[in-house]
Amino acid sequence: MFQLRQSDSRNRLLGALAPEDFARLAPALERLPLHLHETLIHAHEPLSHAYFVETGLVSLVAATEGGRIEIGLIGCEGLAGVPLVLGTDRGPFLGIVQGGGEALRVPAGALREAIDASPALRNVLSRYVLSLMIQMGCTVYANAELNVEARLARWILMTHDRLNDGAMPLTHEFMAMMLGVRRTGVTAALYVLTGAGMVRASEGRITVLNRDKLKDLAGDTYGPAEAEYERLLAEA
Amino acid sequence: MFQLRQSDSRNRLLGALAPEDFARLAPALERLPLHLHETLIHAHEPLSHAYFVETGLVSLVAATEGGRIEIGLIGCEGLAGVPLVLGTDRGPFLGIVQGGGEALRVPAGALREAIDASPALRNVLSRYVLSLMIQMGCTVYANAELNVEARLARWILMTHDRLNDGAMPLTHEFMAMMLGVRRTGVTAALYVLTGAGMVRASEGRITVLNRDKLKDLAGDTYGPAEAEYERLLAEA
DNA sequence: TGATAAGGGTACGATTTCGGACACAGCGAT
DNA sequence: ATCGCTGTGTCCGAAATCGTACCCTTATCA
Repeated sequence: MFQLRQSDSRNRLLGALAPEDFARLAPALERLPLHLHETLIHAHEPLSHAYFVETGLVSLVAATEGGRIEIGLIGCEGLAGVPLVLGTDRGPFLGIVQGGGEALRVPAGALREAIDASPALRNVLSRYVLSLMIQMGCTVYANAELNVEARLARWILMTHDRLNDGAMPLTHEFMAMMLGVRRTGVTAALYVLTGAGMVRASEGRITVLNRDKLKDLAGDTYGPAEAEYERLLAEA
Repeated sequence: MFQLRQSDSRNRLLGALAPEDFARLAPALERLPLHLHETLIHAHEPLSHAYFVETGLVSLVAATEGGRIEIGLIGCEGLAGVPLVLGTDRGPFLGIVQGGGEALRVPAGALREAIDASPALRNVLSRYVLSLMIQMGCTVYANAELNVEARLARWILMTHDRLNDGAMPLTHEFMAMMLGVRRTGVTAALYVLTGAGMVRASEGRITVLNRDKLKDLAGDTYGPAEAEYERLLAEA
């Protein structure tokens, strides 16, 4: 069994850590695959691990009898298991794998010890939490004020950031659930985005063609969370 | 100049602190009035203080050219200035006083030192941040799935928790802005809530008559954040 | 006392989104 | 070849919400 090196990780948070902080976590990190539609984080159950996402996508989801809505999106820039950073071991939301990939997981106890031991590590993770809060705040705004097209544009941008992949495997059905709209609403909105040259859509795949136009459509709901995240990395 | 005692504060977070943690903050705490419509926290500007709310209401607001939407509500249970808890001095949202009252403010530097010095204090404030995140997550859900009536019911419940006052001074215009709907939409929704015996509304005042019915209407969007908060206090 | 502003009630057509149904194409399995 | 599933496109009436305008009441204050 060998020690994971910092350069072996594609997670941007782990990459931003001071070498000594990475070394603190490294012995406890374990690489594991993220399977599509796997529920990584269960509501109201103790979290055994936090997950530094390497590749793929994890959705933070609020679930009720009435339906499921995505409230947060986590990719290689982030960490699933925020309650562990904030001093408790459970939360009311789900973490569901929406795009297959890999993660490095760390046991709850080891993460807690490392956070308590290192102010710098605490700072990086806390500020990631802040960027996630900002993302959620922008989603609140988007859900209240934006039409389906603009919300979809924002969501595609956010997903694109996290997959930086040409053709993203996204079905209308899936996007409809994430945004809390009808599937046919997504079909219609996507038709508009396609016609405007923003994306290309075919057989369960979305290809981003023009990020600037998508940003124009999403307005101020895309940007603040990303800016805060970059500021975090720049200062870390 | 005398030292503030823990029993002098009506803020529930301050009340939940261990005496030594309160003592750590007390010398830096300064009582000040919250004036209606005052902007306590400005977007993208360094926060000089964090505010433990004693009485009154502070709204966390996302503002764009397109409008303003409330993304979080803070009262005597909480703290305005969350970025300071998370290791930075600014954020993209506004904090606006929506109900006059008082707060105990603490300078950013003093708060940071106290947090770094005390894991227990850190824990209380971090978990408050989590409850605020949960509140925001529920708001995302509510804005995506609930109609105006249910959203209004939820918002009245949350406000009532924080003012525990019979007659809350809330205009239709104001509630409309907070929820991101038309004023007449609030008028109509309020008419329904009144007809169902949930509230009484008159001349800029809302009186809660039946919390259970309001909870039924709000569904699962009211409760999770409050439960997490109570769990925090119980364990602190 | 009268003017003015703020809060609230009502109405109307326009627009968005909903909820559901149906059709069709591609694809894998039997 | 055929069945059945998934993903997609299209259509319809119904409902919610929007945007706007107008009017009334009440409170405040000169």
